[in-house]
Amino acid sequence: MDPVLAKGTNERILEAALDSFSTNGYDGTSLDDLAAGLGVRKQTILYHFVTKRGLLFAVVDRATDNLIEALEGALVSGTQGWERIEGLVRSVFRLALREPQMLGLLREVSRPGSAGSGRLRSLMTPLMDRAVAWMESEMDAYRMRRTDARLVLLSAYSTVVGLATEIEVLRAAGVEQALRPVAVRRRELMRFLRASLDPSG
Amino acid sequence: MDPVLAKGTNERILEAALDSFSTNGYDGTSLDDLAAGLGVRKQTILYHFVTKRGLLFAVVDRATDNLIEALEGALVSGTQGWERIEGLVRSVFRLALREPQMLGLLREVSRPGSAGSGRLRSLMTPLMDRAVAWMESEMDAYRMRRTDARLVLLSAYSTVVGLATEIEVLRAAGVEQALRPVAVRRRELMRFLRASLDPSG
DNA sequence: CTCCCTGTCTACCAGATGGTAGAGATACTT
DNA sequence: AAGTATCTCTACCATCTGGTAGACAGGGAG
Repeated sequence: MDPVLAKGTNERILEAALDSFSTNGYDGTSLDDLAAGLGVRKQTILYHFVTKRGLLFAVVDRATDNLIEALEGALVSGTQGWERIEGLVRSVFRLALREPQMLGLLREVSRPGSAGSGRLRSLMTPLMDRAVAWMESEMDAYRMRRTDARLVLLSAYSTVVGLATEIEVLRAAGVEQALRPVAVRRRELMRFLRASLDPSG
Repeated sequence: MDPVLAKGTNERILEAALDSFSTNGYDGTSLDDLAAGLGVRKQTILYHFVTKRGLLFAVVDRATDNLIEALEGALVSGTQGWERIEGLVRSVFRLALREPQMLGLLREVSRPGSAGSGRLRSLMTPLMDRAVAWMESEMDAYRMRRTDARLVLLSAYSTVVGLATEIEVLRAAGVEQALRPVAVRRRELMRFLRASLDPSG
C-alpha cells in the first residue's frame, strides 16, 4: 500500500461512515451502499469493524477523540478564568466549522433511541465530570458565580449540537455562507456563559 | 365505533407514528412494530396512508398544522410591535413543551437526507415567506431594525429545534424538570430577537 | 519452499421490511 | 333484500440487510 496516496482502507471507511451517519443517520446507512461508494465489498468493512454497530462505535470514538484533542489544545495555552472558557468555546466552534459532519453525528447519536447513545454517553461522562469538577472548584474560589455547572454545560452542548441543524437549514434556504450566523450563535453562547458564570455580573 | 372512547384508527396511527418517528427516526420505525403497538395489522396502516412515506407526510402535515394553529392563536390577540413577537415565541414554546415529540419530528425531518425534508420545506416556505414579508414591512415603517429577516427567523427556528436535543440530553443526564432550562432558552431567544429587531436598541 | 498472517473477495443465508392481492365483515343506501 | 363503500384481516412476496463461511492472493519469517 502506497503510504502517501492511500490513506488505508480503515481510515477511508471511517471517513465515509462519518459522512453517511451524519446525513443519512445510522439506520439510513447500509453497509452495501457505503462499500459501493468506496469501491469495496461490504465484507471488507465487516473485516475491519466486525459489525455495523462496531463501525458506529469506531466513528463515535474517533469524533470524541477529535473533540478532546481540540479541548486539550485550548487548555495548553494556560489561560485562566473567563479567557479559558472563551478559548474552549472558540476551539469547539472552530472544530465544528472545519468538520460539520461531526455535529451531524453528535445529533444522531444524542437521540435517546439511537444505537450509539450509550457509547456517546460513556465517552462524554468523564469529560463532563471533569469540567463540572473544575467549574465547582472555580466557584469555591469565587472566580465563578455559583450555579448548576452541569446544567450550564448541557445547555452549551445542545447549543453546539443545534449548529448542525442550523447550518443545514441555512444551506437548504440558499444561504451559502453559514459563517456569519455561526459566529452570531457563538457570541450568543458566550453571552449566555458570561451571564451565568461571570462573578462580576 | 364509540365516538367517545375510540379516537378513530386514523388518529391513533398518527399519534403512534409521531411518537416513533420522533424518537426512533423514520428509518428506525417499522410498520410492523408500529402496528403491533396499536394492536392492529400493518395492512391497516397501509390502507389509511398507502405507503410508509405517505404516513410520514401525514404526520408532518399534522405537526405543521398544529404549529400554524398555535401561531394564529397568538396573532388573534391583535398585539403589535415587540409584544407580537413575544406572543409568538411564547406560543411556540408552549406548544413545544406540551408536545415535545413535535420537536423530535422537526429535527428528524430537518436533516437534509431525511425522507420528509422536501415535504417540510414545501410546508414551511410559505410560512417563512409570510413572516419575512411582515417583518420587512415593519422595517420599512421603522418599527423594526433593518436586518436580514430570513436569517433571524432561521436562527430562531434552529433554536427551537435544538430544544429537542436539549430536553433529551437533560433527561439522559438525570435532570427531571426540563422546564427551567427551557425557560432559560426562551429568554435567550427573546434577548437575541430583541437585540436583532428592536429599533430602539 | 513452506507456513502463516493480513486483507479482500465470492457465495450464500436467515430475517426483516415495505408493499400487493384479495377475502370477510360491517354498515349505510337504494 | 341487494348492492356498495369502508375498514380490517390473512396470505404472500420481492427486496434489502447485516452477517457467516470460506476461497484466494500477497508478503514476510523460518
